[in-house]
Amino acid sequence: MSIDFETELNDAQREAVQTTEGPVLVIAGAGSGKTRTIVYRLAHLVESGIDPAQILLLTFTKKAAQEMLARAEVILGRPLTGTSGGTFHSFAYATLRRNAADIGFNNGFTLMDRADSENICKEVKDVFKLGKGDRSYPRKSTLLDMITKSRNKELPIEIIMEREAYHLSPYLDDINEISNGYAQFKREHALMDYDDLLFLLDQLLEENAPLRNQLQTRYRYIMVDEYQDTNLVQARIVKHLAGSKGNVMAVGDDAQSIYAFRGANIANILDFPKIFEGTKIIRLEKNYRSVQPILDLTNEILAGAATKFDKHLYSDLKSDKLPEVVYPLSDQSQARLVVDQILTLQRKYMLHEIAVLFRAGYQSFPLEVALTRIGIDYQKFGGIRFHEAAHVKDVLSYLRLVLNPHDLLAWQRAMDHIKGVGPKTVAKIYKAMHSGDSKYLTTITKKHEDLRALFNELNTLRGLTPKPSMLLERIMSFYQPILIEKYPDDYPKRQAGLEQLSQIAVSYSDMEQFLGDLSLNGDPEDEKRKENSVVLSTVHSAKGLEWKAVIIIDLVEDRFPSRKAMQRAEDLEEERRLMYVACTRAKDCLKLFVPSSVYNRASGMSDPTLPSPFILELPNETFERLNESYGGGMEKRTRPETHPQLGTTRQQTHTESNTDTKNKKNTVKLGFCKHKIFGKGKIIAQPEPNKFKINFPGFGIKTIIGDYIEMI
DNA sequence: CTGCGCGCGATTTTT
DNA sequence: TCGCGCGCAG
Repeated sequence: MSIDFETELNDAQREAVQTTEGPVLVIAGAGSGKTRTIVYRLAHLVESGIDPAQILLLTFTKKAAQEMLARAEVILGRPLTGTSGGTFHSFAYATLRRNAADIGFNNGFTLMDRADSENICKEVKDVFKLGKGDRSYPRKSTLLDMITKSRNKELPIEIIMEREAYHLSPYLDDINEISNGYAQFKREHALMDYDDLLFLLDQLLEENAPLRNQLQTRYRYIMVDEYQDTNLVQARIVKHLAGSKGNVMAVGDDAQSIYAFRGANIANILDFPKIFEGTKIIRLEKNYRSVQPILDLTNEILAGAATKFDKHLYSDLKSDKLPEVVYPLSDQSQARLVVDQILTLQRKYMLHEIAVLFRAGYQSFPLEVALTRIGIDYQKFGGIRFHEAAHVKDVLSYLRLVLNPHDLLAWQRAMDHIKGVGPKTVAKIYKAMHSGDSKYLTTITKKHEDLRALFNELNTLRGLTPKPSMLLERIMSFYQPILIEKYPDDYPKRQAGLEQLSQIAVSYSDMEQFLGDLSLNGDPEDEKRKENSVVLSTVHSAKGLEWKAVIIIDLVEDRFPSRKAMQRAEDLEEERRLMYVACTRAKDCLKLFVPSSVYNRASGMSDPTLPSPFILELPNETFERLNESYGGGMEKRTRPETHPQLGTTRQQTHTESNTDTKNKKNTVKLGFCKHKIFGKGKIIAQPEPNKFKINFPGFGIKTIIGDYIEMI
């Protein structure tokens, strides 16, 4: 049975699928069948006789990789044995683990999560005696933010600070010092953070030519999804893996770049044809996801961008229903109205075909309460993660100690429940263990009975077969009394969580893999998409997914766009792309909620809001407006009124970020140019010495750095 | 040194 | 409202 590529794919998709040799860049608009293209390409490769083990698929989430592999297997009608698929981080983790000794980790290493990293920052700060008594000293999370941002963007901390945290400049020297101390601490304790995975893999591939060659031979076909969200080190890794004339396909959409805060570099996708000579560029422009009225609205969102990421998606899917903009009186009544909407939509769609999206995790709290009260099940993406829960970390700390006795953080956690033992004593014990000072250890274990019990338990664990499920079972009974003592209010719930952990452990035979997956994959509950529950998700976590009906809440100034993202013009641009990503998730039905007031934690009162600029910009004919009447119902405005405060508010709030209008004055230069990805275009402005605004037919107006264009 | 209580400040997004 | 960090008492 052969696959019918003729009828299943459009011309551009088919070209992407069948161009297997040499570098390929696929520019794929939202909903243009990007996943479909990757899936069919996988199938095509295997069908034409390629060994599935020679294929590497790098995606942004583990979920995306699994979904693509599974779909390819369905099309093929047989399993894809040996194909590597996953995130950059998980691929890096697996590769580094196999070659740990080559990068100076002779006894393996432990992967830390965010909380671990923050605690080390604090530890280093204390050891260096920095910021004692300074009330306004940066918090540990801020310290780590600066450090990790500097690494991801590969710029000195000073530059990062100049650009986005000018108020911290008095602490620059301190933060640099802490940054160095942090790096040293990790080395000394065989620890890695998320950034290390990428940088050490890059280093390993750079230095170890035999390994690099081996991997280049093994992965003859590489596909990278969401290429616009890769950062510099990820791009280098791809280059190393592909080699100079490798068969590598990058897929992405510049309009959906929403990870700049993590160092995502739009230049990667623009540079791709430069780095890989002879790159074939394929554009997917037809949208298969959303009905035309939704696309009309999302096109308007992009049209307002200063950089005009104007894709003008079109669709054959018709609908006579416009997207709705709903104005509830408050965020409380917003929650109630959203629940009403869900109940109505439920007549037409399954619950899991409906999603509520928001900018930040906490924004769904009122809705979660309302859903629970009425008995609608929901599944939340992008909140507190399962493995970050304190009791799970407690239990995992024992496992970590079995694996890596140098893991100071795990020691601190494991000894936390012992009365009379604090950080200082832990440090002493740790030091004694590693210098072989058994005398101190004997004294201290005599003093604390619980400590002796802990040491005995760990010794026993080390003697057992290192199978996650077996060790966990023992740990759970040891931990049981500690759990009850530590969390008297809700230990049954936590106990249930731990049992879930045991369940997951059963499918693992390898300890390091188990611990690594837990840190890299987030909530294992997320893996299974529950059948009968509404999806609540941050926009970031919703990326790449789609639903029949999408509701976006809290579309007000300071929430979406986030208040934190209003410092610089580029920040607002990223918020706009985020809004674009959110709206393009919807297939049939899109509802935008703009509460007139929101609860303010600081004052404990409701504050009036201003609608999000992204809502104010929308032309009236692209949506239908509904107000909450004071009786609590919904009121249709037959003649759409102009938005409140349109114009004045916008001018006040965004004058500085609106570089667009300012630059119109100096529109002087005209001419034509050529761009590797967008083709021929007309130059319409030069906002900065090395930046041009160019109108590309079919792509709209874009701002491009001079290096990427060729004058004609 | 540890454990507790008080007061202040903060609140994005993820691997 | 909550969590963090500091200061104080045992």
